[in-house]
Amino acid sequence: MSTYKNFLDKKGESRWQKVWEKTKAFAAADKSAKPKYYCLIEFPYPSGEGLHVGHPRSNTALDILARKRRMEGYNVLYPIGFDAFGLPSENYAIKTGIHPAITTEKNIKTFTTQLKALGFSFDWDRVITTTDPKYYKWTQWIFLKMYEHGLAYKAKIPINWCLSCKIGLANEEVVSGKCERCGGEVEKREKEQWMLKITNYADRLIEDLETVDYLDRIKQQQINWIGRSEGAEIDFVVVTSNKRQVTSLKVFTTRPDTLFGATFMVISPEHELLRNPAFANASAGRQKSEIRNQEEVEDYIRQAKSKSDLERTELNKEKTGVELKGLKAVNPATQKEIPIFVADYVLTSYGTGAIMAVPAHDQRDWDFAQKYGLPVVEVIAGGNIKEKAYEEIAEGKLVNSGQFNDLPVKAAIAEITLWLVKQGLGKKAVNYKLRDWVFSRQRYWGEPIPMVYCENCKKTGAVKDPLTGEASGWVRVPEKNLPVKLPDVKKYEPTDNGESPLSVITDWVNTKCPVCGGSARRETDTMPNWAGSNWYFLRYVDPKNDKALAAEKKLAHFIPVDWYNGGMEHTTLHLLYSRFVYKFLYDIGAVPKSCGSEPYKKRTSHGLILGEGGEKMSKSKGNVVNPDEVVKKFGADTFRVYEMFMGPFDQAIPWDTKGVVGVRRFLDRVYMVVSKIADDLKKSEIGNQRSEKSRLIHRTIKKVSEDIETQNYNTAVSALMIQFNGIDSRPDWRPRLEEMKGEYQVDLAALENFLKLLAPFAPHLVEELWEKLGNKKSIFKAAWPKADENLAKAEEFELIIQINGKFRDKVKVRSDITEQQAEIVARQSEKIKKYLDGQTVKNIVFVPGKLINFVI
RNA sequence: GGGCGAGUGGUGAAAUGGUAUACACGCUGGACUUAAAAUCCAGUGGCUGAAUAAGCCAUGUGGGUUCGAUUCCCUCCUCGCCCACCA
Repeated sequence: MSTYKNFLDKKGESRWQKVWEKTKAFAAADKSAKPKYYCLIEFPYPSGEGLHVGHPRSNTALDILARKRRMEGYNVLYPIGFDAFGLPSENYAIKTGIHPAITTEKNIKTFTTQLKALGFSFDWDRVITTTDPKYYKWTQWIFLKMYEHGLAYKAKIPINWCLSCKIGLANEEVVSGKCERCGGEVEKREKEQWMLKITNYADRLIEDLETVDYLDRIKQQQINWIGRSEGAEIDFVVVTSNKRQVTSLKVFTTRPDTLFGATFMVISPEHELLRNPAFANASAGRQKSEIRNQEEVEDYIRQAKSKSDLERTELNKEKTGVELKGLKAVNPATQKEIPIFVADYVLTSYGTGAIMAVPAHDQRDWDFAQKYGLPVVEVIAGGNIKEKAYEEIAEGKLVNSGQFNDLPVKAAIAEITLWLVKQGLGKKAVNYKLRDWVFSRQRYWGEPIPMVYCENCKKTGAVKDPLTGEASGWVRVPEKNLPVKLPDVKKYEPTDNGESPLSVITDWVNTKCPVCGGSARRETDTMPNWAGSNWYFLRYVDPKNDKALAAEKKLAHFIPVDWYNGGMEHTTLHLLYSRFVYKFLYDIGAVPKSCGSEPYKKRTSHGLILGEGGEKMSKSKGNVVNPDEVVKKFGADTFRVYEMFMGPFDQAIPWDTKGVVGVRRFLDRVYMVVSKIADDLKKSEIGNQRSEKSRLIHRTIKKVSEDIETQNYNTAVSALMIQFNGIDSRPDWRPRLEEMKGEYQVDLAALENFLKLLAPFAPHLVEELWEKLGNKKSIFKAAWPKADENLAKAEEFELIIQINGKFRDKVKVRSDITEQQAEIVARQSEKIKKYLDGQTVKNIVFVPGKLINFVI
């Protein structure tokens, strides 16, 4: 007899993979009378380590969905590609001198082989790679469009600079404030960088979450990340010691009600006031600064700069700062002069980089005031400000606040804001934690930013910045000249001054200005690795188009994505960025309006697969499970089913090689029993019974169908096991294996339905058995079974009899039993008689189909 | 400090107001075998008990709502993830 092991040994799985590939079994049609369904998983980064066991968890889940949808009659698009720009290939190139394109190509081959060996039903004709110039042509095109619409601009932004490697580091390369490669010190250096104005879309990115079906925690995380808060922007006049007004400071506050309690101000070390040559900066040509302790201040700024992010947060208990002597701010409410400090507990990246400090009602300001002996003025009654700041907002009334005394906090916020607006001292304002997106990298292995700098055009004013309308030297590379291809370089390290390695390729950098024809220089920064993944799901619908990022008709057919599954770690970056970019493309009409303003209808997340000990898998811990070995040892189907069975899909879960065995045993049994039935059918040795007597199968159909939709894959597999093994090892639709020696009967309808339900989980095995049963067409051309609700409901059930809510007995009764009948039946039970003897029944609770409860 | 989530057998876990521990691993015993592996069969939360009699106790802790709570509400404890001097 042929066993499952024989099937695997004879390369049965790869035989089916070849059949699917040859017949293009899973190709999506560009046009179809069928309704479309777009399943999407995050395309992998083709790392040198090969596929991780985490990838198949997401891939299998949506593969199951894709296969089910096809059987339900949808035109399914389930594509795959590679997000191939990235640091590991580049670092490998720095180490070995091997071009990242070569490494990438090799890795993609490995990934492709591995993915195919798992039998995912991807449409392999639509594979895309972000490093392909035909692809990144359109990534560059999107950048040009953003620039054209005033969404891209250059700004001075600090980058992480490793002092010993002399290169700029990506945030992910800075580990606990040190350089990841050499362990050396990292400091901040300012550099001009391309920025994208994602903040323009902040409100829409929050509001439109109401129109999509994302897991709640995903929505919540995005909302928190965007961090919208409402408050007021207030101007504080800054004066010198001889009362001359030199400038003013803008602050953002969510608590304008505490304005009368503002007893000092704090600005961040990066604040522009400190660079203002008009009065603050002694080194910029002026002999005398208005700040009398200029040197002390500059020392402090230098120190703050050299502090790593870690130090800045680690030391957050002890606040430091320096007063700007010679300058004072005027509290617009009290007209009192208050001191100004520079301190690094104020962040330059939030609000205006300056705060009005209200020590009585903000703990951080309170701490600072204690340390520097600053006055603490209570303006909201109810706390004990000698002990700590009183931050409560719900109760408490204003004091020491002039005309606003006795107002409750909430009313005071509105009243004081109104007063500020009337006086011309401030306005209502909204602030976001979300920052504009730094889109430049001084790296080789990324999409070149398609811009050219022309000094001449800036002088003549021939080119204007679309955002500011001012004359600019930045000229867009014309669309017809795209893509701007990455040139070959000899060295892949960033240069000593932090520029990209592209900057030393002079014959590439020096070019002609597309506007005036004069000499100009190319932008040498490249895009971050998010750039290609922003819009890749659009390219899948039309991967070979060279006229547009995708044809309108095809976009209209497939977009939006119906179900997108990916890692929780991408919730705030990739997911938010790609929603932003999609909205932009939608706004400019690159995506038809009929697609809607959100790219993903539904977003779910899978949990991490951990090592056997429950720790994150990593090479250094030596607990990495290699998927190839699992496939080799147990087969792809076992691997797939195990990953679905191991636990709740959205939870992190440790790998357990022992657990794989259980799944393998189950599939072994399925193979053995069904192929025996198939053989005996051919020999006509069994009674073919299509009575559909089995009620269990209808319950299983219902359960498995629902569980796939709700991602309870673990209980779906368990339902399949129960269906096959039967309750008490006596399935009602087939004999046990030892009873199959002679003549026996099988409910073939139940068997076929069982195979259809198992097919998305274990496609190779089921195709084989389906063929053995005499079917000529793939099981994935068959229709997904429907549960008969009446049959799914049992004719009889076990009525639970409770006394005071405690289980005491059960008895088999008809499903349509009434309360009166149930009571009679229950009272006949010997056990129940014992409990009810001599007791008064106060109440009877009857739940149809479930139980009867006597309250005594 | 903020946000989100979790705590159930030896283990992964199931049950979302109604028999707590489905399914699977592991373990124990049995069948088959010269033997082992594999496979098959049976058992398997704890306690009392000879018992497959009967009963009690058990879903992190303490309380509440309910005829009935793993499930809903409150207190506390522990763990995980994300964010974090966000004005």
